[in-house]
Amino acid sequence: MAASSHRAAPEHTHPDEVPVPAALAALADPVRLTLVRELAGSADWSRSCGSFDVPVGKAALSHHFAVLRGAGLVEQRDEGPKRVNRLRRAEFDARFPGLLDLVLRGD
Amino acid sequence: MAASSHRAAPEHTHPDEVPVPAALAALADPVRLTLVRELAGSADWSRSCGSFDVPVGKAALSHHFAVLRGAGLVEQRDEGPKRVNRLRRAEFDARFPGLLDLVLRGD
DNA sequence: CCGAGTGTTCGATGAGAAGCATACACTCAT
DNA sequence: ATGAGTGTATGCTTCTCATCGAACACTCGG
Repeated sequence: MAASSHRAAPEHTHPDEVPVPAALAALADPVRLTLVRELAGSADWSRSCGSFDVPVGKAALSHHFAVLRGAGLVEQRDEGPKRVNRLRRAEFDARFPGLLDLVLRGD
Repeated sequence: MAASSHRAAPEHTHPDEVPVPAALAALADPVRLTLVRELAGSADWSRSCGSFDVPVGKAALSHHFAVLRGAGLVEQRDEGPKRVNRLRRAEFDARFPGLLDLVLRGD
């Protein structure tokens, strides 16, 4: 059998459908900014949601990932009991050229 | 005499001192986005604060300009009874390369 | 000196976002 | 089957931010 998950697949939004203010708002939060940066420094699908060092409870963390998905920044896939992540670098870059580079280059 | 204004000069923040989240947050608001875009299409110092077509009262408008100043996006100067504006294109671009182009290119 | 025009400040209001704690759902190893 | 690990959903509190109305300050032309 193919790997069967009875869990609801997370809803994803393609960067092309993301309005400018939504993308900016998603990246304007310090916690989400940390997530994106940490994700950029890791291999695709190598990080589960709980593996990030951010000072919020897991409920808030789950919410932040939902926002990142909605902004077309992150793709998620269920892998066993964990939900692993990937930064949608190329796609997001095509829609918002330079934006990701800018926030990753940091301060 | 040199033009003397007894009015308090507006406080400006140079783009270099603006943190990434602040810049993004400033541009994430639709009203401010309109202001910046409209300002980009006008000559420097040609637009007074009240000359923008945004659906908010003047109190809110004044607040938005304060935010834009604080984000290093806009420079203001008093000219008679009016306060005229300039988009700090070059300076902001040096600090956040591509960001202004991105929000101006629109959707 | 007065009044029109322009912009800021203050106080209050309402909406939205972020946070937590709890309860729930799913997967996997034992 | 049971329990540990992981993430989501719900309900609630709190805080921030955008907005408005009204009052105030300044400039300039009559």
